[in-house]
Amino acid sequence: MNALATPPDLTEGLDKCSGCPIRNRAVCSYSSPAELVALDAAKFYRDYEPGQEIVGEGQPTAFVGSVVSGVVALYKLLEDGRRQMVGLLFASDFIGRPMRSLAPFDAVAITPVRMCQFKRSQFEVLLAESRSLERRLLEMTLDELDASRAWMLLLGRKTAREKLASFLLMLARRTAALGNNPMRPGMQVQNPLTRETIADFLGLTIETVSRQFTNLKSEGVLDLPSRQDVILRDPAELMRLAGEDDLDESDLASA
Amino acid sequence: MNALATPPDLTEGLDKCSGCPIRNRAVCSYSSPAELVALDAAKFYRDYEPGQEIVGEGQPTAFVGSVVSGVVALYKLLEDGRRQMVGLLFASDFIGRPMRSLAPFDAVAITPVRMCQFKRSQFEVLLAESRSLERRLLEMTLDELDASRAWMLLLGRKTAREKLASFLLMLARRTAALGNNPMRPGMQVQNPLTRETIADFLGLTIETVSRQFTNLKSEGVLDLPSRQDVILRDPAELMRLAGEDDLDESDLASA
DNA sequence: CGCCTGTTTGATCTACCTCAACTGCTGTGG
DNA sequence: CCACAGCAGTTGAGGTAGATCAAACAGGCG
Repeated sequence: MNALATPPDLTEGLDKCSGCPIRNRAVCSYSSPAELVALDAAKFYRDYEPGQEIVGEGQPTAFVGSVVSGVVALYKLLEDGRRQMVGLLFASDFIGRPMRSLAPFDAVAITPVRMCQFKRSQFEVLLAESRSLERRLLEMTLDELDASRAWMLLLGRKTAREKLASFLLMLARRTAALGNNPMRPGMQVQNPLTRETIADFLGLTIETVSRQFTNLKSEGVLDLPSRQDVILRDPAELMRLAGEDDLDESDLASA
Repeated sequence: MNALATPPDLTEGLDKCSGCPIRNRAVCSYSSPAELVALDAAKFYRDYEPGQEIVGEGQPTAFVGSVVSGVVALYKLLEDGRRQMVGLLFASDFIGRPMRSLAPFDAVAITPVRMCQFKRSQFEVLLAESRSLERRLLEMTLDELDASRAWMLLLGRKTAREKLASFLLMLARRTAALGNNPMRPGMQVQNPLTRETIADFLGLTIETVSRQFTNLKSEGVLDLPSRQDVILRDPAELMRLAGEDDLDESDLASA
């Protein structure tokens, strides 16, 4: 809103990597204390509002970085406006392509987001100097590739019902994992996405997403106490509905 | 067919890396001659028939490796048999997940395939020892991730017509790139996939694929001289139809 | 209170699927 | 050399999941 020189939302050098909440999951999690000094010096934090564009498709990417908090969506567009989400990033996930100057997608904050960023050129130097940084980035990229392939199965072959079940299951797994709990009947899950965002994620329309929500609710699988909250009445049924792709009985509280 | 001890189709140590057809594009392309000696010693070739399974989803993966020649499809399945292709690999592409013991998909040869393989455990050692190997693998993985995101847009949001156009365009780009030619009207493209394989790739049925082929043909965009060959009467129109995702005017012979 | 935005619900439409029959290769055996 | 399986592909007829268009509804917020 203010037309003065540089962007005002930079907060630099105040926080140290050592106390960082994503220290042991992010791209830097394999880095030694010595390596961390260099990262610490090069990093800068930046905050984004919900809806704010972080990078734009086809634009030169000046920086790369990790999501410290909040949720980021990656979108690809067709000229006529059709939109597909191609990635959903949470705390500790990495955004940006070293060795590639143009972004292949839009990245948009869908909640308030804090990022830990590096100038791309500088990060590439760090990457060349640090074995552990590169190793961790490789691992994370391989994981993302697996996830995006699982999502291709969903987009290409699942029904609307199965799609929504898979989505809710993914959210539930995340929250269960964060609290180190198994999923259990009655558990509450925070859903940070709007119907529109979910629709873009699943390759559906908002109306279809809404109808599937009400179906699952009327069948007693879910409760919807508020717009952002979902209660899983019957996680096992949800897993059955999702169609098993990434089914993993072990994360269900079975005892 | 033969119940004797070990698989008979191993051909070992006969060829040297130096003369390898994928030497400068594969995962080893950044490796120095010195590093190549170790790779050379560890590698073994293996051939697959069309239709033969290379790895099975959920099975332990004993090996990783590069496609030397032929085409490999990666599939994911739902229990009821619905099937989605999640990757299509050509010469120099890499199969396998270092640091992961279970395969997240089926890999199937769809033409005669020769692979250059490594025991997974041994490859992980090589990867830990070789900076250039790891760097190249990271690059290739990032490229695959980009490709799979582009494919998510196709699966989630494109029409059958746009899907087929995108598929043909991808084939055309590949053959144009191999010959170092731009795409031009009248160019012939080899299509190694059956209608069924194409359908699994695009998230469609064989009937819909077939109908879209005949539509494009009757509109003068394509000729279909045989089952395996496609002639592009109007590549520019094909690009328009594909919807621009990976549109790159530069690869069209415009002059 | 009344607006604005996100969501739900309803009615219809359509792209693609499903089921089914037919065509045309390609190979094999009489 | 022809007959005729056998299979991939095409074509047709009809059904349906999800899209589209439209209206009502709910909750925040000035």
